[in-house]
Amino acid sequence: MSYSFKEIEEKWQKIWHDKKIFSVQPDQERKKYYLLEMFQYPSGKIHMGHVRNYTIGDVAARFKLMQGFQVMHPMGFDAFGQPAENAAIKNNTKPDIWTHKCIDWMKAELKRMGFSYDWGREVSTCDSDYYKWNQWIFLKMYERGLAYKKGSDVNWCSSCETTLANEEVIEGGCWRCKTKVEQKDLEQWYLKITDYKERLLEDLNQLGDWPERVISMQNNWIGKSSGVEIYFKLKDLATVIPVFTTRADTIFGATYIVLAPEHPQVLDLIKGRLQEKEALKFIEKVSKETKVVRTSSDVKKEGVFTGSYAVNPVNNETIPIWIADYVLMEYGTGAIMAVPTHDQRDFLFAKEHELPMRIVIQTIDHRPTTIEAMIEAFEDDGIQVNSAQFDGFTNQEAKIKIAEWMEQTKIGKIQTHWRLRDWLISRQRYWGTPIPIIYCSKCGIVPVPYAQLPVELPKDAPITGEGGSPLGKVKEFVEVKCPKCIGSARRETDTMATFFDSSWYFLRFCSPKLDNAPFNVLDAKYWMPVDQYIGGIEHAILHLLYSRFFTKFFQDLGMIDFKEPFKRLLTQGMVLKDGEVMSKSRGNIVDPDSIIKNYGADTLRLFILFAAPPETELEWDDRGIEGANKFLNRVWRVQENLLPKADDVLLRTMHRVIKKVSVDYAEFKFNTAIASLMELTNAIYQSGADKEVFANLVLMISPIAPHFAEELWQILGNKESICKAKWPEFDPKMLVEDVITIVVQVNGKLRTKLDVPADIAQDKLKELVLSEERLKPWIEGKSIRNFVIVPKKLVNIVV
RNA sequence: GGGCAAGUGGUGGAAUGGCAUACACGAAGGACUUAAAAUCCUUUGGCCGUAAGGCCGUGAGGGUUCAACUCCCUCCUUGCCCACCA
Repeated sequence: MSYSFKEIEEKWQKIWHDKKIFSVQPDQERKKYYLLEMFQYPSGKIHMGHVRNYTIGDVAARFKLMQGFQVMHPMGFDAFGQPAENAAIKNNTKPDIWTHKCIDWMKAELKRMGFSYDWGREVSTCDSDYYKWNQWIFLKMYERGLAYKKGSDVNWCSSCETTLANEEVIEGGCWRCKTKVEQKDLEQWYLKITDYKERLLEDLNQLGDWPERVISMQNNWIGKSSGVEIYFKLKDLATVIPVFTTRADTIFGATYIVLAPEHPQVLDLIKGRLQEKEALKFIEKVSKETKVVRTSSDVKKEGVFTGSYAVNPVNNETIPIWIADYVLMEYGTGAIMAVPTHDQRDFLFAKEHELPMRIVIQTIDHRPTTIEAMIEAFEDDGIQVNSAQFDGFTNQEAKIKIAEWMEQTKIGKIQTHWRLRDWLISRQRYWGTPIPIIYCSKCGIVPVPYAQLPVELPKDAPITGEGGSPLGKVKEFVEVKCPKCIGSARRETDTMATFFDSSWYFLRFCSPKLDNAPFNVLDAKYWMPVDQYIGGIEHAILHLLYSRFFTKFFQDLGMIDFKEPFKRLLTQGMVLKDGEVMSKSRGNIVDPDSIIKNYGADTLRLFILFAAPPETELEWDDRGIEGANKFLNRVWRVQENLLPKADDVLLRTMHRVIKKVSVDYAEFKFNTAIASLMELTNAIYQSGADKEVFANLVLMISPIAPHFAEELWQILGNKESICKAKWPEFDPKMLVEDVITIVVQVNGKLRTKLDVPADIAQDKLKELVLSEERLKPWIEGKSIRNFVIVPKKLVNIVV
């Protein structure tokens, strides 16, 4: 007989909802625990990835609740974004209506999973109560010069008809649709995240409980590199070309310099030279290439001579100036010193164009190398040669000495360069937060006054998918009076990137209904930072970097007093089917709803936690689902045969399991926690359980299979919800064994095991071991060289 | 090209210096049943052996150690991130 999951799950979901079991308010007397899973985009259906993410979080939240914490576990919807526009066109409806319908569907699905959310805190970013505060934050940033508008080359996705942030360009394509990203010259709004680069880098040190690879990915993205900016004088002009290098140790080997084709000084350098025509043609050609083509490393490096010469400041050598496509204007100074002997790109370029080379670093053993013998650049560490007073130093020493020397002699300047760029937030789309800016022909850029917020998104803009900001077509929206001069003016028609919305929602959850500020300072003081954040690795840079930036901004506004928003981060692995990511296009989706229907939410929750540890990829297995269901039924049957008193062996097992499960839950090792619960259940099947043992088993299962446990809890005669029952404690006395098993090894190989009293003296143990009959063949007639005793565990005889 | 992570039975996985393969799936056998399902019990890394037992075994090779899946070095494979970044 199996338990009737359908009835039980519906029953308890209703009771939890009616009694507002998971509703929570700050309580200064109790310790808080803020558990947050990344909120979701309301696509209409939850998939297994959501189920996994939210189940992991739910078990942790329920566990903490039973341990007496004041647990905040909220959920909301990241509801703005382009898919709603596309869906609206396809289904002939409006993004607003579509999105709200999707939210309702998804909420119903989440409720069927039995998640312990405080639905009283729900927020949707597409509601004006929420996006009003996006606009407020934007204006605060504008006031501080952190939001600014500039014209420049931007990433453009022709399929999505909008601009993209650097973080949204993945392998040269749009993160959403993979369309190759083009470059376009546009006036756009940016956030000055680069003002925070040092802090964003520095404070990564505080994130000890984040996965190391997320830290290193952010590190990489911020991309700090230290080096020297070196000033190369032109041979016959009074100007100077600055170049940036991280390899100051190779300066004596710099035999030419190379500028990016779009470098502002290039036109002056080629003017009137023989090479002018050819150079102009080359610049023209490169300008037409997309960034993707130009930066793919397998393309041959092309370039032309400018006809001009510079002087290497360390040895006064005259060296030619080239332009080449492999030098990029947006990094460093847009110009490099080329050291073909010690940089592979320069090496290839020099070979191609027959440019001079000089070796300035040799291998540690001073093995001579000739330029003729070189088939590739020597990029490893070594000893300086041909470097004047720096000869003989290791190149690492020389790097520092040369940099200092150049700074003293004003040849160069020690500098740091960063990869991180400002964040482009303008999107030429409808379904997003309107940027609260007005353009007046007299007054210029005028921010919308705070009192006029929110700038409401019109509900009925014409969405055709044909490009151009749809808001531009809504006359009533665009045409406004200038707040300064009351003259006629025009609204900004771009909306904000949706990553703006999700960069601070965790703060909004602290005071979701507040109408005079984005969040209440005292509420945030109580709840923040998030104790445990859970989400997918795909946000390792984008969302997590932006959220860290916003948090630091709020800190600067004096609204919060901590540096980092998420204390601990867990990135859950993906759910696979047949070794591939579940996706619509692959047609290998397993629908959570059908599993709930056939086996119940508790079974689904149990399976998804048991099949793999949270961080690793999880291979979907239909038979595993049945196994999980079987286990619940096995536990269910225990209640039918409870004994008046359990035996001592079982009690010991129970205490051991309580200890193990408590530790495992705290460390998110749900798969081994479940294994222990199975062991306890198997032990119960061997000897029979009494009410106390069974109650503890039910309590420990409850975070994973809450409806199931709640029902059994009630059958056991409890009146209160198991959700708020006290987590069982183990008795350390019950873990102490009188007799222990000692492993006996000879030369590190297991030979036998001995049961001995736990408090046996070492010499007594030795005596016992040596008299053991079964060891005779291994030790007889051999001299014992060593006798290692690991207390209470093992002895190893070395012969 | 650089960085990081991983590699364990037929399968998912456990063990982070001390009994390799916990727990589960699958498979085989048994009990119950007219039969099946469900349930319960037993066996289940490979090789040799009737057995007792032995030998081998955590991607490959080397090292440290009384003892290595675990630590160190070299290599292979897979996955992820970054990348003409100067």
